[in-house]
Amino acid sequence: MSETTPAVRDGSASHRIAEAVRQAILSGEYQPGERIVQEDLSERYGGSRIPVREALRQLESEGLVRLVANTGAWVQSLTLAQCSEVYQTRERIEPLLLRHSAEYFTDSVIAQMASLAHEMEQTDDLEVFLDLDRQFHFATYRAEGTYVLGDLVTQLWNTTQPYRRAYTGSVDREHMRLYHDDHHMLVRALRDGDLELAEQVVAIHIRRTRVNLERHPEIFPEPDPNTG
Amino acid sequence: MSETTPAVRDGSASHRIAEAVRQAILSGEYQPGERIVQEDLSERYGGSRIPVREALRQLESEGLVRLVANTGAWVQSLTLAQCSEVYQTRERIEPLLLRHSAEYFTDSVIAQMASLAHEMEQTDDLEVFLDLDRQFHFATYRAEGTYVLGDLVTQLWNTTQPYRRAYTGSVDREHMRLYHDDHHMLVRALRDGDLELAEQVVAIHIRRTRVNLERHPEIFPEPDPNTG
DNA sequence: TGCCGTCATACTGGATGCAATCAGCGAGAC
DNA sequence: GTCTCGCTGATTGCATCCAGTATGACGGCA
Repeated sequence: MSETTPAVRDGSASHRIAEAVRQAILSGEYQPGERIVQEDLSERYGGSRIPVREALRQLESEGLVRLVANTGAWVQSLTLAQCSEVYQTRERIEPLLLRHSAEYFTDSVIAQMASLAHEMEQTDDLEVFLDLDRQFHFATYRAEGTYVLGDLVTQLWNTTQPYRRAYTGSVDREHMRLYHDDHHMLVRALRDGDLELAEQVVAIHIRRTRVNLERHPEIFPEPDPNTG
Repeated sequence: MSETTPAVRDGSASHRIAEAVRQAILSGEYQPGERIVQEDLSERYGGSRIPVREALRQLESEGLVRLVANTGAWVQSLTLAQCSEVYQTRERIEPLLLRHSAEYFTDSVIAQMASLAHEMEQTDDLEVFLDLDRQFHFATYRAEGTYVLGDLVTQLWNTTQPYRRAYTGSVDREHMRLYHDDHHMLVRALRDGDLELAEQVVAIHIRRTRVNLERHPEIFPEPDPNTG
């Protein structure tokens, strides 16, 4: 193959494009509601429109993109109600994933969690915070060891990422204190081997965030019934 | 292309093909582990291989099909552990979906549930039983009214459908009695407006089925670590 | 006889080109 | 002045064709 074009047959151009667009959405480069044109993507990431279309279908199934037949694709945007539903789902699912990760909690893994929890207390950078927060929580999950739970939780995190970004910027100090305390309490519970408590902490943590999120309806677009 | 079918551009051949293959898998026409060749599907359902490929990607994301790059597609087959994980996930999710469906439980809807619960007690036909069982449970869910929960629960049901079929055939009378009793208890709880109890009944119902399922490892293939 | 390298075949992945469809805009009628 | 209808450009959906890869069979060699 050509060495200039990075379109090397690595087995799947559509996977590569899907990953690139996914990251672009998660990083905030593509905003919710933004139109996505197939040809733009094929130019930008190389390849024809065929792998682009397959990538878009993949992202649609992950809830990151909205496809309308014969019309186009948009970055998925959520209403407050939809975002709240995702958080309620997380509240039920993530404790289960945590439980499934039990045998994975070695001392070194727990030390790493503690380190991340501490590190994210120090930063003032929003993007760094979001990244560390995600790292922390997924450090408490052994997503690879599961069949559906890992991917499911990842998807639920991904679809709500833009709103987490918008919301985290306007969190007051008091609630941020509670947020960090939850993390420390979770680490301690895992260190003590108290899975029951750990599950509860995760659930409460997610619920707390949801309730606070619901106090910020201004970051969500008007609830357009067509944009389901 | 076929000349009899005018290949009506209904907006999406891939959707049509995906739906057809999905039903073929759910009905048991395609068995878990069975190879799927793209050209066969394009011949069978009309159209070229492009929409077939998009349909397969769709089904892969739904967990019904397993794709391997440059190699092919297979009907997804689960190990006992994976199937059990799906049931554990359902156990946490479906009570939530039930709760979200609360305002939908009118008298007529509940009467319909009761009718289905009664009807499925009468049949001896496996396929009819499976169909009624699904109808009953989804009658207790207002899946369309949700953003993720409805699709998620549908997917979890779909991926485990072949094993539900294989397992239900070998259920003893005593357990079947408990299974029906769960249904009636659920209807009663909903009629009484006792959502708390209804959630518990659903969770116990799913757990009971999972535990019984785990007593039938013979319906699952050998746990091949490659077939993740 | 058993194992390894080579080759043929079948299938998947991707590129290009064309037809169908939708959104936007302007002209005409009321 | 406003609403409706038809047209045009832009974009998607699909079919055909080509390149690349995995699988299985065959033959040579230890």
